[in-house]
Amino acid sequence: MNEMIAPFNFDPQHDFIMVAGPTASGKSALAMDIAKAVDGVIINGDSMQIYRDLSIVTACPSPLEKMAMPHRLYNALDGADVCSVGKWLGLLHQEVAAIRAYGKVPIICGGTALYLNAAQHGISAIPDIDEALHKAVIAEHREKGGAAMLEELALFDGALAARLSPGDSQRITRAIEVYRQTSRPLSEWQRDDPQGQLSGRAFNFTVLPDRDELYARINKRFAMMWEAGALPEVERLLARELPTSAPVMKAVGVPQIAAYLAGEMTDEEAIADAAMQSRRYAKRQFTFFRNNFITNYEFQELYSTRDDLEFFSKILFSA
RNA sequence: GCCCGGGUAGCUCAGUUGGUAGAGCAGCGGAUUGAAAAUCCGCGUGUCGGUGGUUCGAAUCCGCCCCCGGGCA
Repeated sequence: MNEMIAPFNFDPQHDFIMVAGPTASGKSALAMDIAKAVDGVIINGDSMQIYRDLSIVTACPSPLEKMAMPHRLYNALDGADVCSVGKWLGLLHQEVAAIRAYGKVPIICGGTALYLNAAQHGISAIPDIDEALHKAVIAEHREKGGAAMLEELALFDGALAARLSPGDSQRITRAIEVYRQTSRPLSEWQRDDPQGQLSGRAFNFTVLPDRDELYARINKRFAMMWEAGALPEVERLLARELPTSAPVMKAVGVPQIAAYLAGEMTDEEAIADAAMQSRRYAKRQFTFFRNNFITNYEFQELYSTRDDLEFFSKILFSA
């Protein structure tokens, strides 16, 4: 039961396609099929697949797939880097410009809803926060605690403070550092018109399969990753001794394999825990894509490759 | 066949002297504006194995039956 939301007349010169869905739903295969059908180039819209250090654990497209079809922004940043929506959006614009210059269609594929929504709707034009300030605020939070920091936030941004919980360390520190650097409350910044959205219209595919089937696939997948060399991959990453604050260190599978290597978990426990974290991640993705993402065409089952170029033309050029 | 032990939430288990049940894990719902695979907020989801009885009232006491362990034959 796939639903078509509204007729659309896709303009390959100006519009773009996004493919969204929870981890393991088959969206990479879907993106490849679409790319074939519309002469597209796939761009990564996933906050973890962007790092060079991980491919197996993050389920990046295989070298073979990359060879068959152009893929951009996969394994593009060093693990020591801290990606962010803003940074990704900047990279995205470069890629899209290049792809369009070649007369091809950009297809953004990923599970990071925040990124995809920024591509479509833009984001507040807040200046980059100074690294030292950022670290100082985090240290301050650690020392004073969430409740005290939230009280401080309330002094200059009551609207935002009212919405946040004392436990929400990330949003509280973000709000405080933005105010300290710009002298303007974050909630005010967020009331500005968002900037940086891609030009043209987005046609969004989502893959939201049956939960049990998705979970079954997730449960199998990490064991397969283990077989495929997840262990040495993560070992190499750990050997770099990056700060624990590096986002890449939080990819599902990294903490589990680290615990296994440290002798704190058996391989079975590590695999089970990684699968569980993946399921929880998938659940959050369901919530996001269901409630806060515009969908033009939804697949309600695990996607598997279909050899039918016509199919996508019908969907994209239905008007 | 007999003797023990056990059947309570998806799983592991609590449950006082009878007052229709609660923890952990799992799971579910939600939020999400630059770390988002992050960070939070909320929610017990139950024929207490079945049946008959005692009782104002049974997960709890009694009878019978069923199932799962273990032991004896």
